[in-house]
Amino acid sequence: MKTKIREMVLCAAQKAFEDGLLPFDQIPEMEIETPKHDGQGDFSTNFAMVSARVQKMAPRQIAQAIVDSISLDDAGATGHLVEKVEIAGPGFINFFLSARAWHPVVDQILEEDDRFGASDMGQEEKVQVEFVSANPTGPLHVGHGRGAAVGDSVGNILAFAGYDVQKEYYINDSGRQIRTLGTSVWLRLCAARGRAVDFPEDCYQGDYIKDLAQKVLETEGEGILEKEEAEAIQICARFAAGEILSGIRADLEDFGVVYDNWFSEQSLYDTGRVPAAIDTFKAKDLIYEKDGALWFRTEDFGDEKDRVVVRNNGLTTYFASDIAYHDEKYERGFDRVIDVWGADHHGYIKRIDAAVVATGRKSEQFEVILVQLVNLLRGGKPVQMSTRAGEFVTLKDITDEVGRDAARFMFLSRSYDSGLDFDLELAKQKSADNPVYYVQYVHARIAGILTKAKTQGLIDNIEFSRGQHLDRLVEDEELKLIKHLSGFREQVEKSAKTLHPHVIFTYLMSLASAFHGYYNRHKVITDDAALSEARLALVLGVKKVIRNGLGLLGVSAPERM
RNA sequence: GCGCCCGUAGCCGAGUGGAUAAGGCGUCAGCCUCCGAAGCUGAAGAUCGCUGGUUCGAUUCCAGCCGGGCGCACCA
Repeated sequence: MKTKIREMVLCAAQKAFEDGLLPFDQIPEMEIETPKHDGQGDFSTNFAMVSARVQKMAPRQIAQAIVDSISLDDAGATGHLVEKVEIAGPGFINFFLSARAWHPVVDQILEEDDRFGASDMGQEEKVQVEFVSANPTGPLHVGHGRGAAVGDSVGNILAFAGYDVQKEYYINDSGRQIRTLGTSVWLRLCAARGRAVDFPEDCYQGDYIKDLAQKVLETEGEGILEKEEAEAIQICARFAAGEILSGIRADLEDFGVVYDNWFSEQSLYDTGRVPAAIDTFKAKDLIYEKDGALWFRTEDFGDEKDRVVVRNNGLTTYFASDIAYHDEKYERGFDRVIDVWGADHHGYIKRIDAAVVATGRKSEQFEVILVQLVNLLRGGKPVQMSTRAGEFVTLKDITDEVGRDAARFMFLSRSYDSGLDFDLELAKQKSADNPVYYVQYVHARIAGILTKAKTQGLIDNIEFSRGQHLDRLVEDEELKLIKHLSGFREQVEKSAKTLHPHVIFTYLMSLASAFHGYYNRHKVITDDAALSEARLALVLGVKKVIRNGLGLLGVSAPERM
């Protein structure tokens, strides 16, 4: 429809020029948009305003020239699709469409079903979205929850928008933190067997470490106490990381997140990719030695300072494996790599960007979604969280306490560019009137209507004669609803383009509002069979779009609540 | 000090150059003999942090300032 309007404007501009109403035939960048307010038509264009300078005329005069030259589309049996064109405000040209122009949207939804709203803007471009990637040294907490909700939804949205998406979790199963984990478990294990141990502060303090120690004893037997400490610690480390990781996996699944791939940091060492990456950079003279350590010239790529990849003790840094890791991603064939990080990691962006560029990729191929931090509260008071101290509310606690749908909603209802206060008391206590239910309620309500229609034998009519009576949809609320529905794909595209899932949420809220308003004013099932049929088709369309939209956010669409 | 993010009604917030600045919570007044009231209708409530600049037009872009959050390791 938009392209149709655009053509009309372009034709009119050409004609106006030929008729001498406009001095120049230049066509500037114009937009066809949906006006914000009622009474401003279904579409509008800023053509006149953006032409003001080239035409050297007042916007409203230009608009008049266009309107005078416009020829409406061919009138069908029931009249023009575009009913009226008028000039408003500083020079907007507003187009008013007839009801007939909107009716086919309902058919389209029923036809396309779970693909309605899908787009091909991605052109099957290969995109990887990596998110959460928490160290397997402890359970996931709220912050990870927000990252999980964002990453998962962004992946869903990009896929729906036509990208070839892979969701990946990077497992930091190598390095110092894992060793610390092993030591922590080992010491707890020793303590459990009566050995006097000094438990250092930099070890993980949580009770789950004690549980893990017990499990190691059960699995490995008492024999582990006889082993060399270094070996025992390694056994503990491997065991504990494996246990924690499967816990993380389970918690994410409960949260509705399923990955396409779990990628191990250790595998980069096993395959020699980390030293290989360092050697490659050395060959390009991107690495130099100073103070016994190896430094990567990230400053040459815009970073504040150069960064260490191999410490003076010979151990590689986390950054070194990240260089190899990101290189590996592109080698796997991804055109775009998107990392979802907590805002506290923002200082790391330039470093990875430098690595990406240094391996010959374009900076635009690497994007970071920085998710601002979550401030966990309980009854208005901050909850102190520290992995080390072992005091935290886990993602699992949150899923159990407020529910997956409500939690995901909380995380996705607003832009991740802002910090988020997550109050457990509030989320729980208000779960009954949490806005996510406002949207889900639409789905359940319509399910109820359809059930009723079914018992009256009306449902088969929709299936067999869809679209037959759509011309009966003439109420303002009905047309408003259809217009909302027709805008779904555009919102999906906007969300995919900006990588902001909350766009979908905002859309769903306003669609839900339009439906509830309609529902309260009009009966869907009436004595008039044809009218009922048309309205059932409409609400069925609403139901499908709600389901599709909620699905992108990883929120369920219940038949009953 | 430097860097990133944020500053929109009592509170939470949408808005990536346009016409009357969404929506939710809270407050006030109404709506269920009728497809689900987890709903609807109406009312009150905003100098869009401040000051300049760019533009026909700025909440939106730029600069400076103020306020808040987070970073600035041979940790991850």
